[in-house]
Amino acid sequence: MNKTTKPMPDCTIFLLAKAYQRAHGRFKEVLKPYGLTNLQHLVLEGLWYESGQTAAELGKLLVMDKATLSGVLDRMSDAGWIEKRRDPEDRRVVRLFTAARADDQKAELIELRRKANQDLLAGFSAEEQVLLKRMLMDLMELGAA
Amino acid sequence: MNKTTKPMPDCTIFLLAKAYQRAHGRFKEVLKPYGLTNLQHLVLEGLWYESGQTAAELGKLLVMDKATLSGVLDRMSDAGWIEKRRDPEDRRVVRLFTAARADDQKAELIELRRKANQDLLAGFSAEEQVLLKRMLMDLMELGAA
DNA sequence: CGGTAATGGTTCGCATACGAAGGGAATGGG
DNA sequence: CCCATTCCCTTCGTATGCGAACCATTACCG
Repeated sequence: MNKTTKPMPDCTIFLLAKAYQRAHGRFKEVLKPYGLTNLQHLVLEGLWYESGQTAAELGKLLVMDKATLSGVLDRMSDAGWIEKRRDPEDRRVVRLFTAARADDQKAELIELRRKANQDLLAGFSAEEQVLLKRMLMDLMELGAA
Repeated sequence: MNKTTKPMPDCTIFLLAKAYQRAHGRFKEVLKPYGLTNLQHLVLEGLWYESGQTAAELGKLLVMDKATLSGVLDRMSDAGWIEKRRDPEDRRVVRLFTAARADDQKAELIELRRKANQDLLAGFSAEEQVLLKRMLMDLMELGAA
């Protein structure tokens, strides 16, 4: 197991992409038996955090383009995870609610993410974990508002 | 500067995704005038690192699925960035070479990534930069080999 | 009040991503 | 020497991800 092909060592963008891909891929496997994708799971957590959000609000919370969210919400609605209801006050707005299928497994699903994060960070000291989170938050807010 | 909508604070997977998305998005803008995508730029750097690689070798170097690479390489070949040549020794193999269009801008393109990484990490101390890279490498190698 | 701007969603197009299946070519065992 | 296996790549299907164009609705402004 020599390192004959050192993978683009000094490119942080590359490292970020691959670290993300690995974490994402691992959680994806965890979620597969539940029939949820990572993003769909994130949507549920967002709605448990605050129910009845509009698609725009949820998109802001999850830092996600509304165009991307639109398709995700459709699939989740079709699969019975969430409900989309037009707001009678403002008929442009769609308000989002978790459905029974999701609420029934709420505790289990939330535990999944907690566990996945714990596993991900298991190799780091508490100080490193805090620092990593801070640095990632700094990176993700670069140039944001 | 209120934090009315704290975005899923304790999920490192989420932070990783968003940090990656932002870094990726910024570099994407930088590359747009050149008509290259991030992955395409990465392919060029991989081939400058070692010319004549097979698609499988390049995929390993870039930690990328060959299925994804296949389409990317097609588009880059069509656009004149690279050349695909069947290996006469083993006709299953496609060997990849940069084309003139890429080599003519090699120095400039490499400088782009150097600059993007520097900008990305500008807010961190040297120690933090080293630590961040180490942690990202640890994360990306979790469960690998 | 009417025209215009702004807002919320959807749709489309393109580019990743990756699992899975498939086709063509080389290799090894019998 | 042939077949099974293996290897490399492509194709297909699904799911992001986001810019841009669009519709519907609401807000604003004179």
